[in-house]
Amino acid sequence: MDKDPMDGYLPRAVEEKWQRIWDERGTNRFTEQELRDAPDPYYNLMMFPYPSAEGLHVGNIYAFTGADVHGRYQRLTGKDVFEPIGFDAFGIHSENFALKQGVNPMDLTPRNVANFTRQLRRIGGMFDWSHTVDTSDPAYYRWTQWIFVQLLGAGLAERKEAPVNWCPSCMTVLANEQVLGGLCERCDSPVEQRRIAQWFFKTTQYAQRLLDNLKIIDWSETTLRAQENWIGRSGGAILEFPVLTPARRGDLDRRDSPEPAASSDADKAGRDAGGDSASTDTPSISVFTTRPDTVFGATYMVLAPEHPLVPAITAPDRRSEVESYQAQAARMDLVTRQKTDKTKTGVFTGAFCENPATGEPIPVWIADYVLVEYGTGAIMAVPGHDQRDFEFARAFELPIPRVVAGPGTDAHAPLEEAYVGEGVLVNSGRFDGLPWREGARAIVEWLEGRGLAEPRVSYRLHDWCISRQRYWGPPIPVIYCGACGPVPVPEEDLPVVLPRVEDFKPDASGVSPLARVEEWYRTVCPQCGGQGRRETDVSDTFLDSSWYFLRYPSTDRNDVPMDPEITRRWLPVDSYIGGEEHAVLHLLYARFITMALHDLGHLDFEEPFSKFRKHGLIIREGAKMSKSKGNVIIPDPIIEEFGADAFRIYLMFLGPFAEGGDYRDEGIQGPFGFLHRFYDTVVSVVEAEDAGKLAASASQDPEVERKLHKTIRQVSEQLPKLQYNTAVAAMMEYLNAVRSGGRKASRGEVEPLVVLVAPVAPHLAEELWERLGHSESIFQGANWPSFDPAKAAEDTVKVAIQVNGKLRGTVEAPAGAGQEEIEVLARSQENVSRHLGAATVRRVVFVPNRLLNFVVK
RNA sequence: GCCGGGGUGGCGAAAUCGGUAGACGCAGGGGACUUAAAAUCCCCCGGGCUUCGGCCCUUGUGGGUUCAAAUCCCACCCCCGGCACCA
Repeated sequence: MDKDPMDGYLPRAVEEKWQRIWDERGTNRFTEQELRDAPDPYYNLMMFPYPSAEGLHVGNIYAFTGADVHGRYQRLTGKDVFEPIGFDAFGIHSENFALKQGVNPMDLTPRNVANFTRQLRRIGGMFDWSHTVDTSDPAYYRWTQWIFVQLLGAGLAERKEAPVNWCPSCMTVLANEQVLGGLCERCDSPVEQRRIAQWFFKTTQYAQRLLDNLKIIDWSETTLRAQENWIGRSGGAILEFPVLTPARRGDLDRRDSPEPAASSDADKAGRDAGGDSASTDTPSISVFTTRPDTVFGATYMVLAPEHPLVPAITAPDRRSEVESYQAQAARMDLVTRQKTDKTKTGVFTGAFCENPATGEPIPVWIADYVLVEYGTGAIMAVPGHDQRDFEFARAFELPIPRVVAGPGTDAHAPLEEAYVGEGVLVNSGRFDGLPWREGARAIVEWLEGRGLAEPRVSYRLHDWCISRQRYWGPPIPVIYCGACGPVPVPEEDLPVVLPRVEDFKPDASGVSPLARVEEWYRTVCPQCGGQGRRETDVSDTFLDSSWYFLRYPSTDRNDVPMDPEITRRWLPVDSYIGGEEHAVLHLLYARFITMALHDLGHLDFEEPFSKFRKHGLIIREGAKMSKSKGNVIIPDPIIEEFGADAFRIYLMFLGPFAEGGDYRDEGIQGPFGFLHRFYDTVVSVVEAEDAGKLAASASQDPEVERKLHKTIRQVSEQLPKLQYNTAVAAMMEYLNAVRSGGRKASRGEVEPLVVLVAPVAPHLAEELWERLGHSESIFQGANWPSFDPAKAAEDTVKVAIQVNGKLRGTVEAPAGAGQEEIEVLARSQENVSRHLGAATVRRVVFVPNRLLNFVVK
């Protein structure tokens, strides 16, 4: 330590200094009044982290840095940038970790939040620490519960018994979005189906709007596609197939009896069928199909094993077989059930339906390849034109007629596999000869006239199951009363505070740990004052995060969830940057909640994020970072050694931000060296000025000046498009030009670069800005430099000379030189004239300022 | 199977309104400065051939269009992401 510390760039000292100054001056803070008055608001949002015990990982830092660079750039152009951060602290993740460590999450969470806060400050994010949220704070989840109450009041929340996804390891139900390929998205256990009464939000009511609005929001294309796939709209029709077998009257009667479990089944079947067919005297089976044109080819029907009509229509001699098949299906976990390559299984129920088109009786089967939760849970099987039905028909020797003939085939062409292509209808009575699409329309119209069909759009989107049989979440604010039923907790009684419970371990019973805390759940009915019992399930973590961005600007208000005036000024969010892994989870739920709150009059916009950009994934050694692979990067030692600024630049430089990139430990040397050289360059400018060696206007260098203007242009274009890697490259290139051959830089050459670098290396930029004599923060004004297109323009250009498309030389010429001039210069080059030789030039292609191509012989 | 995105030096990547492929950086090699190291600076760095002037090959594979293709078209292979017995 015999060196003068001011001799060189010491990232740690610089960074600590500026983080302290930002804090003291409140550089990144808004007061409530400033939020109300900001003239040019820009809401820069990033996905808030869940505060794990391991601390911030590189993926978080990558995402936050990319978003922060964007925010800082916007700020340097003069916008009032609000950049909040918070903690998604509730949820099974934290709870599981707490269980493993034998710590109460109420103790663990504050520790993790404190550690995250320290790390987030250290990476130099422009966060407004006076507007954070913590979803596990009663002051926050009071309003999460308020949202539930609003939705319940609006009929958008309902409690129903339905087949739900049960994770046997997490011991809770999961939303559909949390099941990936039949596995729990959190722990990878195979998910089972259970029937439990749960609270649902009616996302399906918004399916079409959620889909339509995708056209008007500026989001990453891949994210839009993911949502579109997830909503999964398909157009078709509901067709009715009357049941022929005078099936057991007794069974039908039993179905009609008011047994609560069964009534919710009938409810679903009735709703999906568009009529209450299950309880009429002549029941019919409703099916959804996207191919009503093939109805003449429907030779059998299949119900899902769980379909509510199964017991009613099953013939007595088939009952034991049917029931054992149902039991077998019920036992199967989702992974096994969803395998598509296994051979088709199923059993005949003994019942028959009438094909409404042909009038023929067709058998009714049950099979697990039909899913209860989609469409009506029943299908008409058209083996000739659906591959699954074809396989099933082959396995059980059912007839496979052709009803669509493609080009080059006719009505009698045998089918070796299902024909799913286009064609004209055949073997379809009076519809023969119609092209399939017209046929579909005509057939639906015809059946509709007889009350047997109805056009219908179906979505694969489900209602959102928000109940969780766990501890670490906001209690669902409902009280059950023997007399009044489920009653929402009155708004003035919110929050329903989660009690501290030492034994918070979940169990397989399907009820929450809170159900063991009698003194907590025993209460009085807010309506009649009688005895009541609290709902003991908590809500899904994704509900916490579905509205946090609405809360940030209003955290100064504890009497309302959102201050209307502030919300109007700041929302919708101007820029949201986050990971693709939330494309259909968080982002869909946030859209739904925003839309619902809009409809209830709480918001005047219905899409929360005007612009969303996904960022890529950081990989290392060709693989996703994970503890099991042992290739995770611990950020703290890197920041220790190289500084946050170098780390930030490196992360932004290693690949296109939207795509991610491969992290290499040595890679940071490049940006680190760049910052060192930049620091030295600026410091020596200041020293030279102080020593009076350099006049203010010294070292006019047209080459460097041109490069400067080109660099400003490029960086200004690329930063807003998140093309950080190439913007950083341009800055490096410019610094190389400034320093090339050991030349001395001048203030005018480096001062603009200090601003260009500021979004990626904010601490160093502040330091250099101060050394250049500025007393205010560089982020305090619209300091972004402008460029002069005239000064950025080259006055000489290199023109490529080709002969027959092959490069044979280059010539240097004034910009805009004409073809003749270039041609003369080109011919004078030995290598060019040699290749031209004696051949006749048949054509000359000239692209001004770029290329001249002689086409010979 | 359907819908997206991608495949370029030893490595991360640039360049896609068709116009000098490989900017910028890492790693590597050589040199300057230094007692030494670090930092800094200069040079080389896709492959092959070379008479040192250059020449040939090269953007997953095979065709095509064009004066000219990483870029456009057709066919195929591989990788990543989304959806998927969704009727």
